[in-house]
Amino acid sequence: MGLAKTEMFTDQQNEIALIAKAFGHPARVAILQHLFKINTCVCGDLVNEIGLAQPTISQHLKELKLLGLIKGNVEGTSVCYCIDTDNWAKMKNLMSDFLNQDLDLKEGCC
Amino acid sequence: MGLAKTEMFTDQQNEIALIAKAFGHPARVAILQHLFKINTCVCGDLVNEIGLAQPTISQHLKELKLLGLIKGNVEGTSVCYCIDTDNWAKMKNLMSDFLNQDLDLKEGCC
DNA sequence: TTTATATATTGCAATATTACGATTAATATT
DNA sequence: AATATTAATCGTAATATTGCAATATATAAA
Repeated sequence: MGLAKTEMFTDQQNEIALIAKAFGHPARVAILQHLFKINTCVCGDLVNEIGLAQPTISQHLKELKLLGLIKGNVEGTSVCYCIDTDNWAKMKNLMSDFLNQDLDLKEGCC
Repeated sequence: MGLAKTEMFTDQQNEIALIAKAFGHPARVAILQHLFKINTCVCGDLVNEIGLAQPTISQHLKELKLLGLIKGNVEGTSVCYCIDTDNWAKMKNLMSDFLNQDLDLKEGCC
């Protein structure tokens, strides 16, 4: 049915899945990497930087913004985007707990 | 069109997206957490543990196996799954590089 | 006020994902 | 061999995602 049965999972599991889904498209990975790389607000270049149409980029930005991973400041006719470092740090805690589960494993079995 | 234009992104970006997509569903998050928790091979319980039908779990397991995150050993009529710790560690390196980009940031701008 | 520029929204087509019933395959048990 | 058990596969319906053309919105500049 294409619909995740979120009610049968914990909040933590659903939240991890939501974040991961945001990272689940190379365009959004590329957008985030570019925002980190230039280390200042990006006003506009993203459409040139990534090779997708303007509405497509706008949609990806919207998703990332909705999750709180990026911020957008209106600056004249353009909008300047940058990483929301506070929320990024919080997100990292959540993901790190999940990714570092292997550290608790004493012995493998197979 | 529902199709990611992978050719316009780097291998690294595409690989991060692929892994993230695997974590982008709470059932797969739950499956992995369970495998870590019990710390041995799971033979069968997964369908009872998670509340989804057997073919659905089987499909999720297939995806995780395809990515190399889990291994499955045939054991009689049942199949025993566990985390592939080597590949998990490799995957963590990839994801850590991505997640820890904020450590390189000197100053925020907004 | 008109025009230019930049971004967001809408609508839609193509493709992907999720879920599960029905079935199949493979091995164990009797 | 016949039957039971377990997991994989197939087929299909429902929903989600991706991408973009067309359009709308909002501000700046002339």
